[in-house]
Amino acid sequence: MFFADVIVDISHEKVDRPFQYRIPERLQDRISIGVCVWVPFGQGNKMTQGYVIDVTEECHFDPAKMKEISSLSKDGVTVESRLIQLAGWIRENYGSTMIQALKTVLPAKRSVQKLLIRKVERRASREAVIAALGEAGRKKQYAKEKLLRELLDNEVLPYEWIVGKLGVSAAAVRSLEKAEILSVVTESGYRNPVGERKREGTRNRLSPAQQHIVDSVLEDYDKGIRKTYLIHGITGSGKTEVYMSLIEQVVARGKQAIFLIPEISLTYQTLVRFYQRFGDRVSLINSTLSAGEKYDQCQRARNREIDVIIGPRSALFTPFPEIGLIVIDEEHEGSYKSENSPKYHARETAEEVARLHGASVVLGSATPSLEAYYRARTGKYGLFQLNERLTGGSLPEVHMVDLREELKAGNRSIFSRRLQELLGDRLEKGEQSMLFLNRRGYAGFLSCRSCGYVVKCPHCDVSLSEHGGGRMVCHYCGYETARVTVCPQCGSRYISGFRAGTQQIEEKLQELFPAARILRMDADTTRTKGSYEKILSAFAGGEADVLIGTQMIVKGHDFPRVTLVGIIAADLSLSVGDFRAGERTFQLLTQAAGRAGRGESPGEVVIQTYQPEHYALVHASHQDYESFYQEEILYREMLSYPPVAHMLAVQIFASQEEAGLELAGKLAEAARGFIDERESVEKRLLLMGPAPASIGRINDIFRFVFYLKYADYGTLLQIKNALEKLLEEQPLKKESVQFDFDPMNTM
DNA sequence: AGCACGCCGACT
DNA sequence: GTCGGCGTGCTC
Repeated sequence: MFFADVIVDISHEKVDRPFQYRIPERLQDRISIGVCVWVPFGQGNKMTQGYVIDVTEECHFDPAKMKEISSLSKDGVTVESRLIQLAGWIRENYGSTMIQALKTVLPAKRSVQKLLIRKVERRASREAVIAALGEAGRKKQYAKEKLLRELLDNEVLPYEWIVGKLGVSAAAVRSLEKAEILSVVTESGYRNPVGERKREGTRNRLSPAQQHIVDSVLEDYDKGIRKTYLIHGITGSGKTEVYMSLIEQVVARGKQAIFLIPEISLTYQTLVRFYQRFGDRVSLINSTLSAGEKYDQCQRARNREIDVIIGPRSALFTPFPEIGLIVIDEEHEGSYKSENSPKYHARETAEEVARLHGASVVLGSATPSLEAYYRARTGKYGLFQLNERLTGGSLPEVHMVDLREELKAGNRSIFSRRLQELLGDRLEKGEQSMLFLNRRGYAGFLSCRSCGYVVKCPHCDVSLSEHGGGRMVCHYCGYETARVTVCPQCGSRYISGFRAGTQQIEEKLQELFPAARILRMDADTTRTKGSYEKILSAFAGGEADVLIGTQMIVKGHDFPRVTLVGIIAADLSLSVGDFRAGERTFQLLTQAAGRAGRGESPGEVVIQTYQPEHYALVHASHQDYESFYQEEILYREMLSYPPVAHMLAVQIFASQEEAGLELAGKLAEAARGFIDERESVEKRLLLMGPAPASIGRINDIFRFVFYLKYADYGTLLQIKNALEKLLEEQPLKKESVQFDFDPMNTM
């Protein structure tokens, strides 16, 4: 016997939850997630349309009272059913509840009431109302009396006001409507927040390399081939023009397109180009839009009033009827992975959306993620290279500075002699500099100032993190050892954590160059709204000589007057206890280096580090992605890290430390049971942990984590499902569990 | 949302 | 007693 969870298609909060129905024998093989059905609903068993959101074998409602699905709706596959199917896929692949998955996928319904304005209009004459008022008074029908009195003065009243402030129930309104004294009318009308835009015929001529990409993808498309393509193109090679041509062609074939961008990184120029090309057929979704405006966008997409949507990862869920193309720009960006459950990745989810609609996917990046490049290299994705810079301009000159040598020479300051010298030179010439502190997450690793040795986990080959009580811990497997006080490699006492903040850099720099005008950009100085743009435009306008900042200063902004970029300590992102540390450092340094010398004069870059021989730094300094990839993928292969294998993080949250530890232990043990079953077949299914998370406690909630590594994703899914089932059997009290596939950050 | 149930005052 | 208004609660 099978049961279906159905959400009834009534837009009201009170019934916006699943109801369980029996699936009759004759429909058994035709009912699946997303299917639209007719069900008897309510006391009158009124036939109502609904969507199947889940199919199970267990009933969680009194079977005696349960009704049966009566038939399939002939509406077939609607926009909603595709989105519900997608939610089902997300639930299965990333591990969350169906409700959570639906909430992230389905457009917000709440704003329906706001946009559908209901009004009550007087239909009868004034005299008839007075007569009815007298009658209601005699019959002591106070509710009617109140409403009729209001209707005397106002011919139209808002429905919400009557039911709310006036305190007259819907039943009273309905009875007056039946008596033909008033009528309830619903007005719908949404505005267009984008405003009218004119389309301009301007079109840049494509270079042969760009044209080749467009032609190849379209040729596949017209042959009915649907796949994912990766465009590896250096900054300034004209990827956006390729995206726009492809989108235009797919739209010309009657389909819609989604253009994904990382959070807060859409440059104004790009937006203008899209408006010029697509006029009011393009729309933008971002976090500053109100719920009502977001709902508007969804309606316009559904009604084919727009063809193109630009937005962050959530724009994937735009309810377009027929998607033809999904473009993901800056594909390697971390913001494409959702931070909260379900922790879906936009790249993989885009591929599923594309599968459901029969669309193609185009990824683009100057520094592709290992995942995407690996798939391109193994033939799963189509790969295109764009190596010429259309705008001209030469690559900057990169100086690698060995901080161990600085110490030997007696320089204990944050700035190497080379950096000091170049900063002074720029100040003298009146050119601008940027100092970049690539601090990310919660470093806390230990390194030797004399020889550059970094203390690593013997099992996971990631850096150990310094903890209280004189311990060092691995955040993957939980390996723990006493904190070293003397460098195990060279015996130096200068082994310690690396702690330098942007504020400290600012102070030291001011000491060094009292006349320099310095701007600082970090979490502290950008707390107030709009300060982010303010600082950037002040710097672009030449109001300062030096800009000091973290990650946020290297993304998407063009400063033509900057001719020097200094990376204070490349080790900060290189040695965090995370297998993606090398990849992230390569990406950040390549981006940061790209900031120097955008204008006429060539730029210089100084990379300060204790490990100048590290491959990520060496290849970043030559802007050589291919060589970096070759070494990085070798490391991933050796230690079975993604993308070669898959990794499942099981995260446990608990208010009591012991309870959390116990639960983590229990789940890990259950997972180990699975491994033992399979061990004879394949020895590479590995369990790491459990260990305290890298931030062991947030808001008094203790966090634990363990990891599973295996080549086959399906097996990890099975283990996840088994753990979910285990949790269902023994419901948790105060603890909670989340799953994260191929995690982006150590938690 | 929309329907039944049940309480409460009014009327034969 | 019975009838109708109208607030309340439930819908697999």
